[in-house]
Amino acid sequence: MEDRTDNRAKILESAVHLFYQRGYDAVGVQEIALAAGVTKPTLYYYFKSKLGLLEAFLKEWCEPACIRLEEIAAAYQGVPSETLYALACTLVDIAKENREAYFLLLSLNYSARENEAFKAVFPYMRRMFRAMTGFFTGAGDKLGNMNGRQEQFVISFQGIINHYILVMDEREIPPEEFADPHAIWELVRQFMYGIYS
Amino acid sequence: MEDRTDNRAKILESAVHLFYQRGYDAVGVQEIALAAGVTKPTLYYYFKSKLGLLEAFLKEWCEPACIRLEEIAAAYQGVPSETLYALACTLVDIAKENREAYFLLLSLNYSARENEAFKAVFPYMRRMFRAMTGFFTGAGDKLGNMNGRQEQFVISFQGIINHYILVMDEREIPPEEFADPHAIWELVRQFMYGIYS
DNA sequence: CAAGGAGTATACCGATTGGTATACTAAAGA
DNA sequence: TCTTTAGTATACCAATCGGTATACTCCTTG
Repeated sequence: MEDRTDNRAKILESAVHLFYQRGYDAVGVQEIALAAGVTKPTLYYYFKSKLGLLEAFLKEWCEPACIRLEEIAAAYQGVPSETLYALACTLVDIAKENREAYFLLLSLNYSARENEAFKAVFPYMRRMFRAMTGFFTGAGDKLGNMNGRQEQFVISFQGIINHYILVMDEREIPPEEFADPHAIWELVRQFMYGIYS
Repeated sequence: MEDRTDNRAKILESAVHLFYQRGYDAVGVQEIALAAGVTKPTLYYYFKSKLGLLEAFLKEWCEPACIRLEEIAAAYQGVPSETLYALACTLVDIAKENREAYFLLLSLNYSARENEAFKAVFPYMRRMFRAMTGFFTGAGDKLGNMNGRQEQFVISFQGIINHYILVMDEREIPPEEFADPHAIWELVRQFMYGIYS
């Protein structure tokens, strides 16, 4: 019995791995089942479709990640740079804990808008965006007059962090290296104070 | 005769449009041919494979874009903020001129590493990266001691600009609006001097 | 006019796609 | 022991995939 429920996890794991490696559309369910050591109907028993497989991943992995970020943003207590640093560290931590899952998420976020995979991921990315927008709005008193520039800040901040993580991935830098606290602080510092220092 | 050579352009145009909308792997050659008003063998006559279609796009559209950026980076004459602004404006201009093509490029750049589409795009993205890295190295005297932080700057700068363009696309902001010189200057200013101002 | 090549369409290829009908096995509850 | 139920596999489906062999229609050149 225990190796049966284990099958579900193995399928999801194989799916994330293959989606990460070659892309959602480029991978067939057949291949996922094969990699998980099961047959296709078993896959369709747990996840009713290929998209259901992706949605299960989002609900079980991405959702908790969203919550972590929302909690940090909500816990803001008056030191913007610390919260920003905490947010950046958490993002990198999430990437470190399950590297493939995080890169899959980013890839999907940057993929074609009418793609069904993108549509499934978009709500989760918007949640993260809104959590941070809320933080910037709340931190307005400490960051000077932002008059509507909160969104621009979030765009930049997210852009910097995500692009950093993606470039680290491209170069196959191991997580323990790219998750270096000092490097992350440098990114945050640069974001806040500019490239002069 | 003229409508025959026109077919090639129509096929490429349709391909870019569909790849942009739904992703490289999600689109079949059949569909591209149909959208272009031709049949499959005609497509295979001009572009010998589906990947060849993508490679043609890269060579004919992405290559000139790379050259424009390289020229701007090479023309640097001592005012970093102006060159950075010029680079940002050029990127946004390129996106404005052929919006779908640029977003397709970004999507592919952020897609799975082992995907054949990503492998085709990667060299071009690296060219852009290197052009900018070169600029930051050359501008070292004006930007203070960067001791090896050039790459981090480029990562941030590219991240900000690309993420900005992608977010504008997600929100379906028309090019004439997101290409606003003042908004772009704000991004560059923020990059250089931080979010305090 | 004849020859040849560029460009296009009809019709096909084997392989794979996402997805399912059906029957089986194993375990648990009555 | 009998029944039920969750989980799994065999074997299949129509549709589509990327790609091509072949023949045709033009237009150009000799």
